[in-house]
Amino acid sequence: MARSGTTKKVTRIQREKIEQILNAALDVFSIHGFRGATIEMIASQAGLSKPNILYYFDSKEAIHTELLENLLDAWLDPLEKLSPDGDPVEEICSYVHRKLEMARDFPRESRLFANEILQGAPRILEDLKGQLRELTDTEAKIIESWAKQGKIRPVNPYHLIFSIWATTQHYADFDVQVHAVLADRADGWFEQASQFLDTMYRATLTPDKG
Amino acid sequence: MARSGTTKKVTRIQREKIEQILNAALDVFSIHGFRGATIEMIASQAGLSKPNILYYFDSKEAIHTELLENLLDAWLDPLEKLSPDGDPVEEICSYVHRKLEMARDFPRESRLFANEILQGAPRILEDLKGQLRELTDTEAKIIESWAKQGKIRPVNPYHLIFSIWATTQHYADFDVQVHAVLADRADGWFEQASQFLDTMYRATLTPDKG
DNA sequence: TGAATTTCTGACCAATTGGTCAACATTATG
DNA sequence: CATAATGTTGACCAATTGGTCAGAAATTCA
Repeated sequence: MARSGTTKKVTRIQREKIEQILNAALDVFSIHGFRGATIEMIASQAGLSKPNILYYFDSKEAIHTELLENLLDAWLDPLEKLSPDGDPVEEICSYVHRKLEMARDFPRESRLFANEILQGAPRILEDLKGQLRELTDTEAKIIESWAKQGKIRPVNPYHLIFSIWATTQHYADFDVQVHAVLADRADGWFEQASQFLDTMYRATLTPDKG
Repeated sequence: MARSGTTKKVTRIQREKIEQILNAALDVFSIHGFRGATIEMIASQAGLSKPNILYYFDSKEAIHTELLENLLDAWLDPLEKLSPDGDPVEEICSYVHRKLEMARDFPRESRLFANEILQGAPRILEDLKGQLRELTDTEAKIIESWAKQGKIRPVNPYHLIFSIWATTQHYADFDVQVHAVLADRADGWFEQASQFLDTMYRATLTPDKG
């Protein structure tokens, strides 16, 4: 059959196998990147044969594309939830918390994204310059307005957002390093990180008295 | 000849070509990762033929190894310069600044490192668990002692360090994303980031009054 | 200058890899 | 239960890739 665009009945087997393949592909692509991954790796991870993979997807690229498309929406979702009406410091801290949870619960997705960006984002640069840029502009304006009202310390909103992305995704993308450094302390990393980031962003955002 | 360990006279041509090759290899590996890079890419980037590359290095792996070995020392250097006797907040802020300069001046090295970690650090895990872990422990103790003396706000020193690595390296590793989001504002990114991070870490570290 | 040494390359090899296909196996369905 | 539709695979192909090698070209040095 080969997964092309046309609307066709999707059988139970198709649903299951496609799910299996995407899951295995996420494992493989998130570690090895696009060029470093092979269809054979994905097949073996999924417990299927190589031709069987290519029965469900037209090509290696098609699998990768599918994963990236699913990814971007989920990835941007937490940012959209910044509410202009809430308490600014709480809004931002809970955004940090949501992002940290994502690093914990979806590390493969984080690494897939990191791999793509590291390679110059060849397949999603347009989305970054479109969707992501617009969304970030919107949220930056909210943050800026909070600053103007004196509700938070005046900081560059874009770099505040970058720092949140960086500090939270770090726990997924650099997981190996975090564990190597923390060694036996690594068990509680999530709570420690959560607490530290909370402290840091509260201190950063709470305006000086006077 | 083939670069093996034995001590041998190094000619002018050898010095130059090896330099050329490593430089080209840094370009290629930092973007495509180890498996994604090919000797042909490196050769073409260096303006040499493929067999010529293999005349100077035993294998693709040998080039990669050489780069990683050179990298780790340079990478850890700024951390070693935290002086227990200086003013704590200034010491940490100037560490942040040095790391941000490295992200600006050596983005390829940052990406090479990021690629390696993302892939599970197969070639440097031992160094991370040894050198890096020890060094981090040492610096963490210094930071902890500052906190105990009330010179900085008490925060988890490891996660403070992680946050510094994350926020600074982000500008090298996620460069494409930063530029996509900042668009025409991207020109001044270094000064903006420097200022933001300075504000953030001063706010985080300066102890509360009372 | 000319022999010794170093540098360089075209041609080649074997392994890997993305992808195809004919035929076989299984599952759905009239 | 027979037949059509769907699912699966071994065998295969062409392109890519890491690496070799004999010998040609350039460089060094006595």
